[in-house]
Amino acid sequence: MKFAASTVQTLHDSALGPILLAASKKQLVGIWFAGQRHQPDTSNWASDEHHPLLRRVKTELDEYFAGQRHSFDLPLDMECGTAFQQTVWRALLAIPYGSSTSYGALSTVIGRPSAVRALGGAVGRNPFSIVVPCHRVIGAKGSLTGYAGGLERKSALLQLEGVR
Amino acid sequence: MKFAASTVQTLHDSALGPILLAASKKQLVGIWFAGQRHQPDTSNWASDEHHPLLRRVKTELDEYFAGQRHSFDLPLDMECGTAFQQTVWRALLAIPYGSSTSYGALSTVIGRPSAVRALGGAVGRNPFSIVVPCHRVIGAKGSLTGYAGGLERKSALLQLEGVR
DNA sequence: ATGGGCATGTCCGAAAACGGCTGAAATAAG
DNA sequence: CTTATTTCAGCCGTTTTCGGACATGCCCAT
Repeated sequence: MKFAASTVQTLHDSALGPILLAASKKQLVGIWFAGQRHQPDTSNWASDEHHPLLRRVKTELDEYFAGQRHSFDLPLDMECGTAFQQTVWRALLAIPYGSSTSYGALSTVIGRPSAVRALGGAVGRNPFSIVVPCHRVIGAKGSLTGYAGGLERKSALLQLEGVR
Repeated sequence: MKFAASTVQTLHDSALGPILLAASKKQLVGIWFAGQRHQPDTSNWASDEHHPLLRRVKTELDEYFAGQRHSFDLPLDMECGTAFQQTVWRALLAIPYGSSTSYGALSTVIGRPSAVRALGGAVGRNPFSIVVPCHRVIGAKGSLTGYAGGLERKSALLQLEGVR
């Protein structure tokens, strides 16, 4: 997972712990829970808590956690992903707030019904936690299966959204 | 060999055939003979024959081929290379016009006498043909050994510079 | 003279391993 | 005889690993 050189970052305190936000000039580059899997290499990133876009993300996340926001409208830079991954991530954006779907169903949606497992991998590498709702994808039999940020957080997010 | 996204290119006709010139905002990114080995992936490069720096390079190359220029003073972006490669390329810049050296001698200069063969690989991947004079490196016994742009060109360049 | 062995960083292709899965089949309970 | 659990083989994009191949030159043994 490669990112452009000039990327700025900042930390945000959420109800589910610290969250790392990163952006380039005009686009959001990623949102990661502290300590989650598949973290980016931040060694060359400068910090900038005043970046307009990042401040906006903070606000929207706060609203989301307060249950007052059901959708985001942020410029997402998905360049770090492969073509397949981008297809998957975009498909995730279509899953409505408060609902859930399965890996199998999603793989059918993107027209690769047999690439279920590969899709699982792509979902797991979604760089935009919460905003690209990978937490709304669960196992065919209703199990949580997995979450890069930990199953507790996945469970909490679904509960926040009122998913049974 | 990776290059920044926003790179512009242009072609230049030289005495040894077409040459591809590429630059970013303020720095030269590379100079390659058409059809040489280790060519860059230009699929995402825009063409801009009016780029100030590229025009300057054209002029200096013409002067060089006319035998009227013995040194270049261009801003070179070597970021595409590894640390080792950059060390080698910088060492190449110290070889005077009209002279030659051997791979073994050069490897001693950079303090890695035993990495002769690795150095050969690095020399071969020099992205700045002519300007970074990799053509001045020949075998210990005087043989031409190799050149990404073809031995004819290497021979021609040395002859132009008056190397016996 | 000639030939073989070795040191060294990087790239490239091939092959294998690895998953945020599933559905069917084999067992285990009740 | 149902209804849970467990097991297992395929699924396939990505990542990791591994083996060669190189723009050489020195040292030794033939």
